[in-house]
Amino acid sequence: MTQTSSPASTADTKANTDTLNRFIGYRMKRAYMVVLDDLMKTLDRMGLRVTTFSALSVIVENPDITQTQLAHALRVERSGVVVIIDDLELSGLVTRGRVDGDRRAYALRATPKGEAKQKEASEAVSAHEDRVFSKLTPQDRTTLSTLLTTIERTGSLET
Amino acid sequence: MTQTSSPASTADTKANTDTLNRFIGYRMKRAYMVVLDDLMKTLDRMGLRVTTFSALSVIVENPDITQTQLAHALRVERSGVVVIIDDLELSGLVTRGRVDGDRRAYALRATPKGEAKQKEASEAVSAHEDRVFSKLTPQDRTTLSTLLTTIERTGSLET
DNA sequence: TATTGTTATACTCTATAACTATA
DNA sequence: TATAGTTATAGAGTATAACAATA
Repeated sequence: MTQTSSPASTADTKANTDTLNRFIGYRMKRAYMVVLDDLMKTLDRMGLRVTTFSALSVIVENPDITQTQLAHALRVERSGVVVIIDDLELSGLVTRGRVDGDRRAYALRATPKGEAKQKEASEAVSAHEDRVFSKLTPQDRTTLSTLLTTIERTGSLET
Repeated sequence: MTQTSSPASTADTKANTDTLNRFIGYRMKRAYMVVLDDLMKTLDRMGLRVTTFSALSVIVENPDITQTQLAHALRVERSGVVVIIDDLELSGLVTRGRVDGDRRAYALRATPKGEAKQKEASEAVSAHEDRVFSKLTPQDRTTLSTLLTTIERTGSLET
């Protein structure tokens, strides 16, 4: 018996996604994708990507951090950091300085231009968050932050 | 003047990420990654990936849905659906049936094996969510769901 | 002409492993 | 021996564009 069907069952109707929507993880993905999409557009306007903005921010906050330390902070492999710093260095936003007493490592530091760019980008990202979270009250945002932190911490407890 | 530095400033200390942590989007990513990591492990045990599980679930819920409709529901391109359905069809979980009156389209349907697999996987995913959200009360989960839905809807209002 | 599914292609992100130079 | 950074490579995941069959 060959499977055939009337297209009427789904052709003019939107598909149900109730099953998936019951999963909080699915809701997290959908919401995160909306935020990420707008964030990428925001950063693209200033010549940054999510990874370079994140790295630049951590470097500004932690002058002379090494690439390995940065890899830990960003939770990526060291090899991934190389590409990110290559980008930031080429853009003149970050320098690879030498570390006293260890010629293997680099001391990453933001240039004045890098600090200015980070500040500017940070303000743009704040504006972006005001946009995408505009329907959330300050109370809502605090609640959301707390819940997300709890989830992240639960994950780090795994065996 | 050559840049040098004492490694003492960061060598034995964990990097500060306060700047990034102030952004809710960053918290969303971190929490989502924790959830996604456990979800992928969970689905891998039953031979599924996130995309195939999602597609299978939508097909079970919407018998005879076409690939284009599925692409809309999953928010991916049609070309991406081809690969997903190839996988599910090869695994004997989904069939590409013919549509009456339109020989271009396929009517996707889960096989009995596919329905069983979806049910089994769905239970595994529920167990996974009970794990990763174990520190959240039922009230917390409802709150989180509502906030995430609000964010997603805000995104769809963009011009 | 428009649409469905398909293919080829490319791009991003990230991980793994092997290498070098230092420690 | 171990570590910091590097390189090459590969694997997901996804998007774009062009195509054949059909509408």
